[in-house]
Amino acid sequence: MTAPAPGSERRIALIAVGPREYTAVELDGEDREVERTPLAAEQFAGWVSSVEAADGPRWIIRSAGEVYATLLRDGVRLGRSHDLVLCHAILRDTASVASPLAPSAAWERREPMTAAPSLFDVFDDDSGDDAVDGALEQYRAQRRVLSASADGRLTLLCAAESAGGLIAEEMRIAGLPWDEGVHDAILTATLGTRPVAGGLPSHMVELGDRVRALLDDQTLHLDSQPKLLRALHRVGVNAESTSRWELSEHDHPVIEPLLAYKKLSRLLSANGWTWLSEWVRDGRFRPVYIPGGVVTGRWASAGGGALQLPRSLRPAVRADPGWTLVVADVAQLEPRMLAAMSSDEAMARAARGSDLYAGVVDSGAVATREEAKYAVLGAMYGATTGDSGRLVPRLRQVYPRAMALVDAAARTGEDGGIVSTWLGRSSPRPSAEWMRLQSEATDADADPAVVALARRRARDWGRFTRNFVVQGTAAEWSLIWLAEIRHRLQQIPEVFTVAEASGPFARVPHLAFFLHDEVILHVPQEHAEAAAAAVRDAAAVATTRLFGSFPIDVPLDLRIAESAAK
DNA sequence: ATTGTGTGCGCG
DNA sequence: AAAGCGCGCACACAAT
Repeated sequence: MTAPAPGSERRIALIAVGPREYTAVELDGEDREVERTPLAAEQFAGWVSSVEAADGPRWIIRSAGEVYATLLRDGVRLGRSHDLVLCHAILRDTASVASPLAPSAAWERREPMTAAPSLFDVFDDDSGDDAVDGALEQYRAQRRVLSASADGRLTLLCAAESAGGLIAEEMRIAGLPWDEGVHDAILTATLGTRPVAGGLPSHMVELGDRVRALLDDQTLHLDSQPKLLRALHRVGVNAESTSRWELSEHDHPVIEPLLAYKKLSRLLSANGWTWLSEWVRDGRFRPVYIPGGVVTGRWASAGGGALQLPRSLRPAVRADPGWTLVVADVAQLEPRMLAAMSSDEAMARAARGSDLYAGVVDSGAVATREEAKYAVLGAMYGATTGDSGRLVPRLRQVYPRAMALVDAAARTGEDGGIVSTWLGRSSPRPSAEWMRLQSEATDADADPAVVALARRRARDWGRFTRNFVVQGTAAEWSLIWLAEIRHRLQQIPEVFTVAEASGPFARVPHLAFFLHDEVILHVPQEHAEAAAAAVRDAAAVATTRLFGSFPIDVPLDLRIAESAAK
């Protein structure tokens, strides 16, 4: 990000050619090879570090997971990169340019490594000069696609995505500061006394006994959905499922303790003591982030359920002594993106200030904030029935441009077409199965059931493409926000207090957590205000990068606190 | 014994 | 049992 003018920045490919053995290739302005430097394991980190300090080049890498984790363990941080795997995923088959990148299996993302890599896992295809030549060839192909797209949006997207690749590795190394004592106290207060060997915590035992007594079955296994359902039917609760939503509709004394039991059961199995011992080490939760892991460009995660941490555990996120957290999130990011993408000035006016839903009420479209929320979500998700679906047409009156954008995206999807985000990430093609069903349904003598099914599937896909453009653009805003935060944090000097942690982030403010539209920074107390300013400035820059001078507010809810609890 | 599928629920 | 998008994970149970 904040790249020098194209051509003026130094670019060096850093390619693995063996176990911890690399080749660096310097390129000139026309992507021609200038110099090839073999780097053995013992000189690798030192060489990269000195070049980084001297020039801050853009490092062309296969993927951050491949080279950056190693460097970080040696204390070396990179400024800028071009991540070939992440950019390949964006540029292959993209509908945003006339001649997209040819897909290549060699540049697909590899499964996240769950076990330690063996020699053969990492270097199974190419090694030595073949690997280097292959990488250079892929890079040049990607550059050709980028230079053919005149407006620079894809270039911005690739730069941001690559920065995301670096950030994901950094956050994993740094970790989220996690107070095991606080977590344990929450578990004990909620679930009851921790069982000594096997068994359930005390509150769950009590609730379970109550439920079994009320269902008149002392041996009922509450975790078995079919058995529980049969037991409920026996006492006259004729539910079709055991979901919370449906159970709460029924009136029976068993419902209250059963729902309470389910709530506790969820906490125990998802984030109980087992999770704590498995995922928190030395006061840090270290999830595996997968940038671009969702089709829309959102990040995914693997292991630890990083993106599903229950709000109730947020008090366990606590800064080290002498440090603090900067916690920031955006309210209603997606509808704000929609207003800007569609240049809908009426919707942008409603988005002025911190509560877009209040603005929608003020516009007269709906009567209450609750209705505004359902209407806006329904518009972006494609609701057609229920409270939400009923309210959507009112938005169409007040915000015709915004609605036209999502409606068009839905229509394109229903027709089997491809839609793109603001910066040009394309939606996937519908499956061959989907296409076959659609063409089958157009036959003159098509079975009415097939026609109905095809219609339903078409609408399903239309809702996906409708949401894709908005969710994907929101992901782009967040990615630029992240990259700009990181860039600004790098300007803040390190501290020389004794740190709790070790590693490359022990003395510097750093990103510690990211969740779609929310960040948590872990910073030395003396730099809290500077870090908060970095977060705010970065948000403003992200908005301008995407939408220029179009007047759209993207306000942050930001606080500096010892704990991430609300 | 492992692998796949359905259910339910946490997050945005 | 959600209506209305995108995920990951645990558990039970069926299939292999």
